[in-house]
Amino acid sequence: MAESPKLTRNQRLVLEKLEAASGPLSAYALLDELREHGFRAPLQVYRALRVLTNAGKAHRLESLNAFVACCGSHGEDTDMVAFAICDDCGHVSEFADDVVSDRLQNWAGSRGFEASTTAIEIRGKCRDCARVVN
Amino acid sequence: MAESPKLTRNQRLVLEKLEAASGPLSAYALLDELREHGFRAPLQVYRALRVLTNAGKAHRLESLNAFVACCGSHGEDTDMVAFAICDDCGHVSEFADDVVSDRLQNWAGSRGFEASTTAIEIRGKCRDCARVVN
DNA sequence: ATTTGTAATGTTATATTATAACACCTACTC
DNA sequence: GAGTAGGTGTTATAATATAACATTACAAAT
Repeated sequence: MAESPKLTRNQRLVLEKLEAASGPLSAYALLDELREHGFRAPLQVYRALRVLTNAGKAHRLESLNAFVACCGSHGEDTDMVAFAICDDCGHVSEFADDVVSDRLQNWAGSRGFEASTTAIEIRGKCRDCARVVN
Repeated sequence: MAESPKLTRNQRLVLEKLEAASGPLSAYALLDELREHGFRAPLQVYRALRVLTNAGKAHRLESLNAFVACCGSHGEDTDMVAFAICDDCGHVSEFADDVVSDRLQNWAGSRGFEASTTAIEIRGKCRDCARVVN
């Protein structure tokens, strides 16, 4: 079990919004949602997000410039997580894969590269949206 | 051999700058470099970049909001490419790995997810920078 | 050779995402 | 209590990206 140094008010509010959301939220979308709780500036959101992402409680989707709560359905120590992002409906699936993880670690290691974080993001259409003709 | 429908002037200029660069360039850095060639607005760069990235001649680094020329040292048809990005010196290594690629395709396929593009970006320190004490 | 379709261009304006800098506060340690 | 490490609130600004519109270039088809 990892320590969970309790969150400050701002961090907790941001995390709650992310958890309640059905998809990724941008920092500014979060800001708008949190105005009623006294948030007034982007930095309040960005600072909370920095803490949350460092703690692994939230993830940043680099290709979207948006954030999601961690789904938690993978090992606690897994810190290489992949995402499948539907370009139509915005739905995001989070998953971890040791083979992929090992393979990338390996490639990096063999070159003396010290990895700190890794982003893996698959863009496309989820099953439901792929069915639709458009 | 894939067709290579020749590039327009703007596209060629942008690609040349990317190829000449020692590291990733932002769209605005490209714009500044290309002002002497008549570029005046961000869109001129972004449009050229869209064509180049779609053609696989350049890549967008999502976690950096920047662009690099394709190194070309992987198979022509490989469209799942990974990057190791040094946070200290900015150096970027590009590589392709079929195991990783297959594994991700597989995960997606098993869920009916139709992948269109995938970003894999490892952030950290390259061998040279990892040696330094700081 | 003209028509037609597709994509690229140039331009202005604006939207979106992210950080710098500073003053103050809070909680904890020594 | 002094020191310190991180969090907060605020204003201002930087950096990244796209919308909308009029025009132009070019290749394929007739």
